[in-house]
Amino acid sequence: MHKSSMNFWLMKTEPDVYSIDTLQKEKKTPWDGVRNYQARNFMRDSMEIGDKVLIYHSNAKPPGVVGLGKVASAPYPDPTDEKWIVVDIAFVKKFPRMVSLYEMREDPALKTMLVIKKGMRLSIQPVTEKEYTHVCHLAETT
DNA sequence: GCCAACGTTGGC
DNA sequence: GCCAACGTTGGC
Repeated sequence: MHKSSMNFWLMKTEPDVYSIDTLQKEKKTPWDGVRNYQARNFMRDSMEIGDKVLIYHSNAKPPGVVGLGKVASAPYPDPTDEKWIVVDIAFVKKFPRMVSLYEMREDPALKTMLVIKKGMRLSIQPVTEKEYTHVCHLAETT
C-alpha cells in the first residue's frame, strides 16, 4: 500500500552537533542518531522521497526553525547502529531569519503545532501543509 | 506486567 | 545549570 500525498515534517537537530549550515555545506546527510521508536516509525512507515521538512534547531539560543530540507532516500539501516534506521535529508534552503519557538507559540495560526507543546521531546514530528507554509511565510517576512 | 529508579531531552 | 517531562530499564 502506497501513500501518494506529500507529507510535511519537523526534524530537530542540535546546532552544536549538526546545524543547518553543515547541511548546506554537505547538501545531503543521513539523519542518524534517532533513538526513539515513534520517530523511527515516522521515517520507516510514513516518509516518502520528496516530503518537505522544517529543520529545527533544538538546544539553541533561541530554539526555532532555521530552514528547509527534503526527504532524499528510502529508509535504510543507521550506519552508526544497524538496529535503527535513517533517511537521507537534502538541504533545500536556509531561511533569511530564524522562526523562533517563541514566535511560533505566539502565532494563533500555529497553535496546533506539536513542537510548541510543553514537554514535547519527539525529534521528528508531522506538521500540516498549512503549518509548513505559514512558517515559511513568517521566515520571509519581518 | 507493574512501577520505581534512572537517563535524556530540551526549554528556560 | 536547573529541572519538568518523558522514555527506558530492570527487579520483582
